[in-house]
Amino acid sequence: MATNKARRVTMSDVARHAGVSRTTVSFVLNERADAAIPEDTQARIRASIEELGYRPNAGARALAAKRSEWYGLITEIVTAPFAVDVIKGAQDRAWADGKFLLITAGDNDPAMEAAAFDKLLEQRAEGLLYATTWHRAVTLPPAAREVPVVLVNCFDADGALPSVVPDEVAGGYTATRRLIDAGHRRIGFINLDTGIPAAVGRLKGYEQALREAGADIDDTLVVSGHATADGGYAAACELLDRADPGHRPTALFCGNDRTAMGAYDAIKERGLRIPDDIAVIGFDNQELIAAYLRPGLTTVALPFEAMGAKGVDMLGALTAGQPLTTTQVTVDCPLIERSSV
Amino acid sequence: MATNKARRVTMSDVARHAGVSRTTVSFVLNERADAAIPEDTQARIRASIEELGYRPNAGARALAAKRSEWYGLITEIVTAPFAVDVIKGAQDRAWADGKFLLITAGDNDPAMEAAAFDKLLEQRAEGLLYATTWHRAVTLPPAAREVPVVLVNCFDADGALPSVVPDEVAGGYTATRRLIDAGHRRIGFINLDTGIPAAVGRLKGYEQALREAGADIDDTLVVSGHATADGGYAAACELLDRADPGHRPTALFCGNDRTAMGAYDAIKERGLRIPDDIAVIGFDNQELIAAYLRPGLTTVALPFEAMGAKGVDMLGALTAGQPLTTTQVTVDCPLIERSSV
DNA sequence: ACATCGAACTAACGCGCGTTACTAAAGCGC
DNA sequence: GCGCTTTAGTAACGCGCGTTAGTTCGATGT
Repeated sequence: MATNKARRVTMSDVARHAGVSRTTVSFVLNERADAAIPEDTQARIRASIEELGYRPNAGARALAAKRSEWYGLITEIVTAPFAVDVIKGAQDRAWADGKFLLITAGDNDPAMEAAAFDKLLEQRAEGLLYATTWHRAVTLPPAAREVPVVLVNCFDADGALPSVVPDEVAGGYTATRRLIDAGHRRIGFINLDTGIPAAVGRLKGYEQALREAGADIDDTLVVSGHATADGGYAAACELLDRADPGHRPTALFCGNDRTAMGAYDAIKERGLRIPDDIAVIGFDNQELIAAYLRPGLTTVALPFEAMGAKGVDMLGALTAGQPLTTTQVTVDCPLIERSSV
Repeated sequence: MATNKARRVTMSDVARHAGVSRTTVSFVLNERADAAIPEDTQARIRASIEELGYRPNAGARALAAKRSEWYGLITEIVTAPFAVDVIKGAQDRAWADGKFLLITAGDNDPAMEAAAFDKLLEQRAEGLLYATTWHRAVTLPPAAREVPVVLVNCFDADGALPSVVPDEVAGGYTATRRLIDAGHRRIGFINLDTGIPAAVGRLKGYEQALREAGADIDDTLVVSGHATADGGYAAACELLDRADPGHRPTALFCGNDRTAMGAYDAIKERGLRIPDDIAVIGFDNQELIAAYLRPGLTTVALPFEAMGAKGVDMLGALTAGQPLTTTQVTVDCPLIERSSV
C-alpha cells in the first residue's frame, strides 16, 4: 500500500463534487463578471470548496496567470531596528494589495546581495524594494535591471531608479523650530558624521529655522561627533563646558537619539535638569532609547514605516505600467513629543 | 506591433540554443547523477544558460516537483525587537537550506492570524513557524493542522505540537550565579509579572543558585513589578530604601533590561555607583538598552536567533518525515558580560 | 415553424518545469 | 556478424490553474 501523502484537493475535485466543469469553478473563484454564473451555481461551488477544504495553489495560479502576486524586499540586515519598520510598512501595504512580500537580507555582503537578487528573480517577484539602514547612495547589482525596483532610504548614484527617502532638511527644521518655539535661541547642534545626507540635510534645516527666527547662526554651536552614545557624551561635554555659563546653549539638538543618550549623561553629570535647565531634542525616534530615557526624549521620527508603504505603492504603479511622475519621493519626518523640551 | 512584454527565457530556449532537448537541460540543472550527461554537453548547456541569462522559474519548479521550497513564519508583530531576531535566525538557516522564508504578521488579531495561515497554506509552504514576542502558551487556528508546525518562544496548551523555548530556569540560575561569583550574597530580584513562564522559571533558577551557594533565601528580597522602566524604578526604590543600609541588597537581578533601566535611575539618584556600590544584572539583552546604558548592562540574552534557527531545523526534520525525539526543545540563555557587575 | 440570441456552461490549450519510459547509437565479447 | 550492455540522450505526460473559443439549450421575435 503506497503512502500517498494526502494529496491536496484541487480545483478538479471541487468541480467534480459540485457537478460542474473546472472552468466554471475557476470563473467563480476569480469572480469573472463576463461569464455569468447564476447565484445558485456559485453557492453550490462555494459549498463544495468549503466542504472539501479547498485552497487554491498560489504557485500554479501564478504560473498560469503569468503574474506572481509577490514583491521582494532586500535589506542590509533584517534585524536592524529600522529595517524592521520598513518591513512592517511594506508588509502591511503589500498585504492590503493582496501581494506577498519575500524578505531577504544582503548582510552587507555584495555576494549575498547578488544572491538575494537572483533568488527573488527566480521566484518571479513582480518588483523589488531595496532598503538601507541609513540614508545614502547605493549601486545595485546588474540583476536589478530585470524587474521594477524602488529604493527605500537610499538612492542610486546616477539617479535613474525611483527612490523614497526621508526629508532630512524638513526634519532638521522641525526639530530646531520646536526648540525655538519653546523660547530657545542658543541651540547647540551635535551633528552626525559630516558628508552623509542626514548630516547635510539636518544642518541645512537647522540653519534655515534659526535664520527664519532671526537668531544668528553661531558656528561654534555646531559640533560633529560620532553617532554613538559616547560621541554624544563627548560632544555635549564640549558644548556645555565651553565659554562662560551665560553663553552656554540652552538647548541641544542631537543628530540622533544615541548621541542624545550620551548628552543626557553629560547634562545630568553637571547637575543640570532636563528640560528645565537645558532642553534636548533627538532624531530617529528609536523607541527603545527615546521612550525609556528619563525624561522621555522628544525627537523627530524617521518615517521608515511610511517609506516602506510608499515604496510598495510606487512598485504597484510601476508594475501596472504607470509612469512615475517623480523619481525621488521624500517623506516627512514627524515630531514626537515627550518630555525633554 | 504587439508589445510582447519581454517574455522571459525558458528552459526550452536554453535547450534550443544548446542543441539538446529540454529534458537534458533539466537533468543538468538538477545534477541528476543517474542520467550521465558528458562534461562537454553540460558545459555547452551552462554556456547557453549564461548567455541567455536564463533563470529557473521557482514557481513552475515547485508545481512540477510538488515541493515548494519555502517555509512560512508567523509572528505577532514583525517589528517587535525580538521577532526580528527570530526572523534573522530562521532566515539564515532557511537560506542555508535553500529554502525561502515567507514572513507574515498576525498583528495580535485572531482574524489576521487566521488569514496569515490561509495565505501561507495557499503558497503551499512546506512547514510553518509560529513565533511569539514573549514566552507563553498559545492555541493555533485549525488551519495549522494541515501542515507541519513548530512553535517558537511559545508552546501549545495541550503540548501536542513541537516547540522551542528559552531555558528560563537555567537563565535565572546563570544571572544569579554570576552575582554570587562576584561575591554577592544579598541579591535583590525584581521579578516580572507573576505567573508567566519567564517569571516562574527565572525565580526558580534564582533560588536554585542561592541554595547551591548556601545563601539563605530571603523572600523580602524578591519584589514583582511591571516589566517597564518605571516599574523597575519603583521596585528598585523599594529594595534600596528598605530597612537599614547594612541590610540592603548589594546586587540586583532585574527580570528584564527595561526594569534594569529604571533601576539604574533609582541607584544613580541615591548617589550609588554601579557596580562598585551595587551590581546590576538584567535579562533579555535588548541591545539598544543594555549596550547604551552607562555603564553597559551585564545581562542574560534570550536566544531568539538560536530559537529561530532551531525551529527551522525541526521543520526540516518534520517535512523530511523524520520523527522528532522531543516535542519541547529548550535553548540556553547565554550570559552577556558588560560592566554592571 | 424557423432563425436568432443570450444564458450557462465546457473542451482544450498552454504556463515552465520534473520525471518516467523509451530509443538510437556505440562499444564489446565471442 | 550477432546479441548484449552502456552511453547519451529524447518524447510525452502531468503538476494545478487561467483563458479562449466554442457548444448546448431554452426563450424570444415574426
